[in-house]
Amino acid sequence: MRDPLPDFPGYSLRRAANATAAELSSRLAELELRQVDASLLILIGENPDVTASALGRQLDIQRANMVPLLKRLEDAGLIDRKPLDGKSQGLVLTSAGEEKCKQAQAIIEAFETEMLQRVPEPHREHLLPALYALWN
Amino acid sequence: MRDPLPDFPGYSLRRAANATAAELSSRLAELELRQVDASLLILIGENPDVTASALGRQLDIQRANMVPLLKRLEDAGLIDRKPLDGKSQGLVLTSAGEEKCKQAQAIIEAFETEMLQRVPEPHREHLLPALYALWN
DNA sequence: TAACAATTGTTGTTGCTTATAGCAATCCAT
DNA sequence: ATGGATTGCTATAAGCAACAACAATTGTTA
Repeated sequence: MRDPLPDFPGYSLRRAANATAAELSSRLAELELRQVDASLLILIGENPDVTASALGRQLDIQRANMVPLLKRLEDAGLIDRKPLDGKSQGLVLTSAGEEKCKQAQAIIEAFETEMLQRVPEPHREHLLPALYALWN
Repeated sequence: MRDPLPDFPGYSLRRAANATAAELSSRLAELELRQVDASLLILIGENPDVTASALGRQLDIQRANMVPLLKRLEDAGLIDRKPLDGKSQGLVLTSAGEEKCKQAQAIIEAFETEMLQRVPEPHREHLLPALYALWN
């Protein structure tokens, strides 16, 4: 079939993102985590006592949508909340959460390495800076 | 906030795809088209009498999910169906569909050009081949 | 040619994700 | 001290894709 779409960088960007996201998701599923979950665990691990709204701003997730996400993680015993003041609550990893986070990071790093291997050598080092420029 | 995520190519890939998709979507909205719609119009334009299942295979969209997509385009008077044999039907652009398709292509090409401009010169030419390798 | 397998278009359902609006409580700055 | 902003939350709606199932038709091969 004649298909001019792959010649559009934007189209290839979407397809590449879909393909890699599907692969990573299936690997994270073994930890019963989704990509968002892993992102949240990593950010909370790096920033103890971060608030839900700050996380949302960082990940471009609206406040309202953070609620069910964090509830899942809390119900799974991966994070804890402790009140910082009357209205804000700090988020921290539980010990189970730290363990999961480590495992997730291992999976993600292995995945990223494999992914980069798929990119032909001369283009490889240009991928990250090129992508970064597109959303910053 | 400490945020190691942007250093992961996979994460930057997802963020870049989201950011660019949002931008392109808002531009296509002026034609009352979504990205899928535009993709379908372009493919049908290039391949008259293509079937719904062939389109789905090309775009990695399941047969079942093609139904509402094509129905929208048909209801909008952009495509026509004609039976090829007892069960298959060929899809073609109506004249209105061809007009829309041209407009969409203009918007997309302008968008792609602007998008590439955002990528610093030394990385630019590597973007498409790098992305292509990730989903093929 | 008769039986079996694969394909096509479709329906209906489900779950996931995001958008949106609104609300009460609290914090902060003038 | 008051008004505006922020935080966490509820509830709702919409869009999108996955999945299973089905009837009709086509093709393959024994």
